Amino acid sequence: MPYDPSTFPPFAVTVDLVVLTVRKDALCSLVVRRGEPPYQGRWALPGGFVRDDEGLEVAASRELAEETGLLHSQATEGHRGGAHLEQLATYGAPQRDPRMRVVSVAYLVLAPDLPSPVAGGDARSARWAPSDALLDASEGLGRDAEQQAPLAFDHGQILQDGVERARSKIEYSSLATAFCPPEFTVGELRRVYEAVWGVALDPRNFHRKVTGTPGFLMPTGGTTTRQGGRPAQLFRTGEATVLNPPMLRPEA
Amino acid sequence: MPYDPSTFPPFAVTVDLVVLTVRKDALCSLVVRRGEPPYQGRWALPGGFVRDDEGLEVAASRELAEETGLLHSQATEGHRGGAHLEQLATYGAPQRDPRMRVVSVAYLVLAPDLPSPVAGGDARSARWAPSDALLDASEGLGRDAEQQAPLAFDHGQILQDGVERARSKIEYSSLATAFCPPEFTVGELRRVYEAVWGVALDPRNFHRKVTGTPGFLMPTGGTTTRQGGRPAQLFRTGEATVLNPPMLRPEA
DNA sequence: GATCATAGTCGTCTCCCTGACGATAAACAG
DNA sequence: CTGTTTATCGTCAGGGAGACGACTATGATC
Repeated sequence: MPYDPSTFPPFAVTVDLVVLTVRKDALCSLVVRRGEPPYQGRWALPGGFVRDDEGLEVAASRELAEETGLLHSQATEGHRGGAHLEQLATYGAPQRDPRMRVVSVAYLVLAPDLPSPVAGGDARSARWAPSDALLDASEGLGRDAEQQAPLAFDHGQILQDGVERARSKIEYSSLATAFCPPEFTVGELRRVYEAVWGVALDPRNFHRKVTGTPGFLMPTGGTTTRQGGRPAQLFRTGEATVLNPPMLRPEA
Repeated sequence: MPYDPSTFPPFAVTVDLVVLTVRKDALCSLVVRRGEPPYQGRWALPGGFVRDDEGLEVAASRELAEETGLLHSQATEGHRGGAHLEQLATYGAPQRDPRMRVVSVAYLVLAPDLPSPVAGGDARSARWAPSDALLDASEGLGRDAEQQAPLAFDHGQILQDGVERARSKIEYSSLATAFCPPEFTVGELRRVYEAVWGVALDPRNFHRKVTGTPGFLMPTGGTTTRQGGRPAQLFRTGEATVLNPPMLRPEA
């Protein structure tokens, strides 16, 4: 069967972004309000069409820059100097967009808490929203007053997959540092784990684990008291990308 | 920006399959010989176009049935009664197909060793080939005489990603049983791990681990001597899908 | 039929990691 | 100065994994 335009159906291909950050001890996702039908006025994940001369990851990176203003990823699978960006999964159910056949390649972005919350760019009305609130809305539809409307399209599912990916990936990789500023303390890193997993971790065991894993953290020599209490050592992300043995997530 | 056909470029969307099995203590992949240019005569992964009313996983399942004749997956994320099928990743570099812009959603299939090697269907010239030979060919280009030509398109990369996914996933899931017949022995399961990882495992520690993990293996009561030696107990896959703690892959 | 090779199964011992938790250190607020 | 907060060091018991020894039950070979 030759590749003749008449023998295959044309698809629109988009990228959608699950952009996660930790703000005020909560895992938050970037969402934008839709200005047009369908799902007009509802929250959705940022995203857009892939251009015809553009790779998928390049498109994701471009959309990220457009939506967040400043962020951008770097090289392959990297997160230094920007946010971490990786492909999440692809969604292509025939009726996921009522207008036409769209296949969407979702990307997962892990970003440090941005000083300027979603400033700049063509971001119409973008905001950070706690991930669990968005997911609750997409599951149990409207239980109490504070309930939000679920995300547009199948974005609730995409967000859920992205959050789950992030939760599992920080277990066995050093990716949690992507949520931290360039220099951070052990306590700040622990609060990232606690926010993403939604559990409390023992500060002493956590400290032993992360400082005892070779290549995970590199001391910078400096200290800070920005969290109050006794001054804490500052660290940078080390060379290690995988954590072996992994950080164990309490079952609960 | 409305979804107007004139505002977005049309893409062809295909599914490609990384079909893995264990044959004669080696991890093998299903490859088909290309009958047309480009890459005419070269080996490639099986795959084809997604139809315009068809979901991605449905398309993958259909292609699998067409290529292998008998296999088919079942329900969501299931592998009982057939092969395990899961989405792997999506590849969409602008020039990956010289004829046109194609985005390919790759699926990973784990199948037991089929009695009829790739019989039936429209499978022109399909065969099982050891995965490491295919990957060697795609990396170090033509070193010695036995060298094969690398896979067509970016299928070498896709295969590599699929193999790596399989290798890591049997660590923390019961997926290795997807390579086994419905009833199997602990030794057969161990040989699966050894083939996929390319390492030797201690039979005694392996036995303790798999029989000690609740829900991993269900004894059927029967025994077999098909491997020679002392009769071994037969097991079926249990309810557990995740292995916690995981099966540790020797570092080496 | 005795012997051997092959696989399977049960135990033991030690090391390391983890979870639980006590204790100390260094900042700030009153 | 005292209490509060956060960081950091130490100790101890339990569980899992690697390294192996020992025994069992088949088929193959002489």
